[in-house]
Amino acid sequence: MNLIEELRWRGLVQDIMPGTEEQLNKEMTSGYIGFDPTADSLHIGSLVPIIILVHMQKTGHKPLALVGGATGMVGDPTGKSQERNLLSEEALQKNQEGVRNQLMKFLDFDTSKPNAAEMVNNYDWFKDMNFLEFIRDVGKHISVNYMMSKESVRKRIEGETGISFTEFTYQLIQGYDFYWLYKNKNCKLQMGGSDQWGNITTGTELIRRKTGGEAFAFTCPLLTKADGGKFGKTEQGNIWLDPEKTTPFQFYQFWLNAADADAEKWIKIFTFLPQDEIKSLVEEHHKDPAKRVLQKRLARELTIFVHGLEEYNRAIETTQKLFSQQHAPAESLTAEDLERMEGIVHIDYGSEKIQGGIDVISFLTETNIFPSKGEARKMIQNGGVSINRHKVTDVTATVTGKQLLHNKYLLIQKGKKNYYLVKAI
RNA sequence: GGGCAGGUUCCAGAGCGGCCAAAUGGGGCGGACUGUAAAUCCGCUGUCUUCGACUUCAGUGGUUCGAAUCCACUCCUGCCCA
Repeated sequence: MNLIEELRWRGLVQDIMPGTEEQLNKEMTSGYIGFDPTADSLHIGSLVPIIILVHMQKTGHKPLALVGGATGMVGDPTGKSQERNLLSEEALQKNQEGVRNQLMKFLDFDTSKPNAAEMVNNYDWFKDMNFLEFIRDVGKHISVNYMMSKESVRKRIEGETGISFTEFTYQLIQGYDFYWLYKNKNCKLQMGGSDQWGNITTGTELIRRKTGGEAFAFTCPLLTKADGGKFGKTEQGNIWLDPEKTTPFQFYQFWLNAADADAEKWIKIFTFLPQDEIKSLVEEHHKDPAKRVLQKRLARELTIFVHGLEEYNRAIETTQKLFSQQHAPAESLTAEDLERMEGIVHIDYGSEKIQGGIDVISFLTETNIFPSKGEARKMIQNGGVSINRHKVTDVTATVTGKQLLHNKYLLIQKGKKNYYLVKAI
């Protein structure tokens, strides 16, 4: 199967420029996707572009991952109703490093291969460009009329907030990236989310006008969730690829909690499983959705892809302890179990206070499990707090040393899924 | 520079000078039901020592017994004109 067929089947192609497929069939083609250094880690939203690059490489093409050091300084107006705050240079620097290191993990950079992946940073070719040079060499080729007709710009002009010149210029910067890569890396293809279509076509347009050459592009659909929520966001915020920010357990849980309708789509998008295997998994899932065959497999593939087998196994282990044996008494967990479980927030707390007895409300706020006493109180009244798997029913209850598991721990639950391990020290 | 419209609690968006911690919707959180789902239903959503008290409605002053609501100035945003 060629790249486009493969991606089409997986639901990863939204718009495609005519001739793209022919180009890919004709020869080994270099293609790039840009990653914004808006944070020091990528989150699962970036997983789709990463996966597309991996597919590219698998089908014999050469993937380029572009870190947007320069574009990050400007801010893409696409999909933003408000002007963005500019990041400081130090923050950007740090973010670029973080993003770069993560991307390194997913692609094969072995230079002995003809289609070795490459990492580029547009800051490299923008840092020495001066303003006059830019408006003469780039700005001259693109009319303001053209730029204003882009959806991202038009919306802002028609909207309430307006758009700064800086963000207005964004598409030229991104367009120039494509041109630069076309010239210097023989890169003829740009990919991205469908919201990037406007920025991408500015690039192909620039290439056509400046060189007369032809460049190609396709985009993938933006992910949505069946319930209309934003993809990749949960109660805890973004799901990051950095295990420091989102533990492998939480990462695993995110996929495991996918809605049925989503799981079916996502298993195609996010895994590299072959077509027939996915088909049979889907069938199996339909027979007994409660088993969550798809979710489990999806979570498995991705946790391994991002964090490795070992972390996956630990996530599974914790999942079982926490959920499958939901009703097993907390006392049945060994000290080692408690210490090692990944998804739990660990908190140290003064042992004397517990030994002496402390009221639950103070205890819950002092350990920062709740931000305020009012909230802790309300949550208890709503039946949302458990200690050692026993629901706390009395707001005036006292926490004492007797409750300590193994003389040392308290397992606190906030809601169903948030666990905290308080360690008496 | 001139004219106009605005700045309200996470967001959107109501708010007669007292009954405003502030309508409503969204989001979020919790509970019930479940499959650690979806849908649905219920509760919570400024802080506290929760009877009640305290700090909020861009900022600073002022009017008033009393101000998110009135006045003055300042800052910020959008629109129109130059």
